[in-house]
Formats: sequence, structure tokens, C-alpha cells
Amino acid sequence: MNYWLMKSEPDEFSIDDLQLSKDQKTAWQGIRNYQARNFLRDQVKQNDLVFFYHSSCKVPAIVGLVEVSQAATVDMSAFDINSTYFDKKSDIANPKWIQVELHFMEKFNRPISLKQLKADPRLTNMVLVAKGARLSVQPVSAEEFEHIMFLSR
DNA sequence: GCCAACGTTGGC
DNA sequence: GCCAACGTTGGC
Repeated sequence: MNYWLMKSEPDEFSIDDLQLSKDQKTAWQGIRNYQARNFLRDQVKQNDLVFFYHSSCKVPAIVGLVEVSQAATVDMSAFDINSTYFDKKSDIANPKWIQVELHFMEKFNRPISLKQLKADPRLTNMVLVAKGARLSVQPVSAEEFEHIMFLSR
């Protein structure tokens, strides 16, 4: 079992949008960064647990918990010319981009803000709080996971 | 393979 | 909206 943190801009797709989605599931498409892609392709497995993070918004924060309901499949949006995620350099015979499927689990009563995460001495090694961290899919340690779950209660 | 120019992310 | 910190592109 691995733990992850995935970022989403709530104006684009929020935890509420996920909760309201059909079967409370969504295809996590549009990852166009190689490091994040490699995590999705090689390490994110079914039943892994994922913190859902809201970025580029008023209060950046971990807002809930989701699970991986399906591991890596080809992100077909890269071949859809009408999609904002269209990538003309991706060859359908040799797909470049990967998606997973996420399933809603819970929305935290107490979201944990970036400010709070940064101030917590037990979370100083989190990828999220590292200087210049822009990864939209990033690993979370078991210790970090347990502590953040504790903070959310 | 170097690296300057350009594009993107995301907090503030 | 600004801009620092990254990532990517493409000429050489």
C-alpha cells in the first residue's frame, strides 16, 4: 500500500465535483509532466490512498481522501483534438500519457492548509512543502499519512 | 549534450 | 496579477 498526494485546481475540478461524479469516480486525466506520469505508470496501484489537494486557490489545502479504484491506463485525452489536454506529439501507437481512476472516500471536516502543513514539525520532509515543489502527483510517507489523517479528525 | 529562451505552476 | 522556481524546447 502506497500513499500519494494529487493536486487539482478547484476551479477546474474540486473534491465536491468528485463527490458528485457518477459512482463518485473520475478519470484522472491531463497529467503532462514526466515525473508525475512515471509515478502514475509505475507506482500508483489500485487501493492506494490519495490526499486530494486544492492548488491555485484562496486557501491551498488537503481537502479530502480518495482511493485509486483503477491503476494506470492510457490517457486518451491526449489524442482528442478537442480536449484541453490534447498533445499533438503523442503517438497513438506509442501512448505517452497515463491516467488512473480515483474514487471519493471522504471530504475532511478540517481541511489542512498548506500553511498548517508547512508549520508542522512532523511534516518538514513532505514533498509538498519542499521549495519549488510543483509535482502534481507525489508520494506521501506512511508517517506523514497517519499524522495528516490525525490532523483531519 | 549544452544552454538560452520560453512556457508553466502555484503561492502570495 | 506578479514572479520565482521549475520544466521543456530547439538551435548550435
